[in-house]
Order: sequence, then C-alpha cells, then structure tokens
Amino acid sequence: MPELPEVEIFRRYLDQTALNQRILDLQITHPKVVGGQQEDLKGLVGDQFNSSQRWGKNLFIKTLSGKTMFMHFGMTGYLEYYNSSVEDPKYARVIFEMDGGYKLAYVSKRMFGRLGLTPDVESYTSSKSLAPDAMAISKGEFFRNLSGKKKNIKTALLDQTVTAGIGNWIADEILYHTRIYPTSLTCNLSEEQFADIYRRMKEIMQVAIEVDATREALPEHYITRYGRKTSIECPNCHETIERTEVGSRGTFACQHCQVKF
DNA sequence: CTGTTTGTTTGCCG
DNA sequence: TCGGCAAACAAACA
Repeated sequence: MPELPEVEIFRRYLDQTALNQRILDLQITHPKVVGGQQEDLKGLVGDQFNSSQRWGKNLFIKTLSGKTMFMHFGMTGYLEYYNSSVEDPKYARVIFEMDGGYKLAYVSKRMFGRLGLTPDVESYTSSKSLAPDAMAISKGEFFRNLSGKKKNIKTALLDQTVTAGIGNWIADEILYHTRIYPTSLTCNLSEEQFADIYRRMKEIMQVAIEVDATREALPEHYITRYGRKTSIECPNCHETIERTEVGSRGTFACQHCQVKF
C-alpha cells in the first residue's frame, strides 16, 4: 500500500538489508515493470547499492558506480529480502541476487509500478513535475501550490505537482482531521484551513511511519484504520460513514463532522 | 459476471 | 490553460 509512509518503510528496509553488497546477478521476470532500457538495468550486475533517498512515493537508490535507480510501487508493490534458498515471492518482477546468499525482489502483483535507471534524481522528478515531498515542503510553497485552485480539495491533495506523497487514504485522513468535506473547492478555503491541512498532513505521515505504515496500528480516531469497507463508524460522532466517490476515487468522509466549503 | 482496489498517464470534451 | 472524466495498465477478491 505504497503512499509516502509505506515507501519510507521500504526505504528503511532496504537500508537495513541490501546495502553495500555486490550484485551478482539480476533477473527480470517481467520486462514490463522496467522503465527505460532493460540492458541499462542489467548493467547493475557487479555494482552495489550504496544509499537511498525518497521523494514522495518514489524511492531512489544510488550505486557505487554512480548510477541512480528509481522505484515506484504503483498500487501493490513492495520489496522483499530473503535467503536465496527460499522460493522467490509469487509476484517478484525483478530479482537482485546479492553477494552473501540473499536476494532482493521488487514485487508487484498488478504491475502498476516501475523501476529503472535515471541520470539523476532531479531529472526524474522534474520530468514528472513532482512538487517537493510532503514531509519536506515548506508552508509557503504548499500554500502557493494550492492557492487559487478551483478543483476540489481532495483531488488537489492527491495531485503530486502540489506536493508529493499523499495517496487516497492519507487524503481522506487529512480532511477528516481538519473537518473539511472532500468536495470543498480549494479556492473556498481560508489560510487558516491551509495551515491546518499542512500541519495535519505532516502529523499523519509521521504517525503512519511510526507504526511502520501498518493500518491496524494507527490510533483509534484515524478512519484509515478501519479499512475500505462500504461503510464505517465515525470515531468522533459514531454516525455511519458511507463510501462515496470524489474525483473518481473511493472516499470516506463524515457528513456530520466534516463541513463543505 | 460485476464491481471494487493504496497510482499514474493520456486523451477527450467543455 | 484548467478541470472533469473515462480509459488503460493487470490481477485479485468478494
């Protein structure tokens, strides 16, 4: 479930497992997930991962020889590091065989994600017009990117050119805590509301990372904790929250606690 | 068989 | 240029 917190957990996982080991071999079991040239990726054999960095939902891995690999996880991607004697994960699409008897697999069931080489982080993020990461963006830039937008606030928060890293669950969570109904037009919101959104965004990301991005471990007053059922109970007023659709995305928002502006 | 899914891109229409 | 919308990508699940 790769929104910003999940990808941050993947990054830390990589740092604790697959760094600083020679890449002995690289297996591409499904070429579609490779962005750019297959051959370029194959060139990582003999190289090693030295450091990682995250920007929104994207993970960048730098190698000893100076290459940069990007990973995006789509809706169902994750990393798995395991002993080579164990069977490969079912949906492993790219498998790095590491010196030391372990493998690192890029696993992606639905294959919406991509990985590949990029000249550098900057050229990748600018080609996608990615705004600064949600954990790092300044208040000023966040306000500027939102201000004057005529689209609804949920769609604006999901827009990676406003800030990078917010996904469907976190957008719902931010708006739930700020008591703003998701269909509110962005241009109808006040500076105070922008400030509230900014503060909650960082807080929710931080909390999600602290619980290892495990949904069930979120605080009880977080609606994301209750998954994507057709209806859930509002932790605040206990009324039923029905699933609706906003900007073609499944949305949970409380009609009583959240106000449309 | 139908409808749903944590994401992104593309193309169409107004 | 902006915004809304649907489709496409692919596969599992209820």
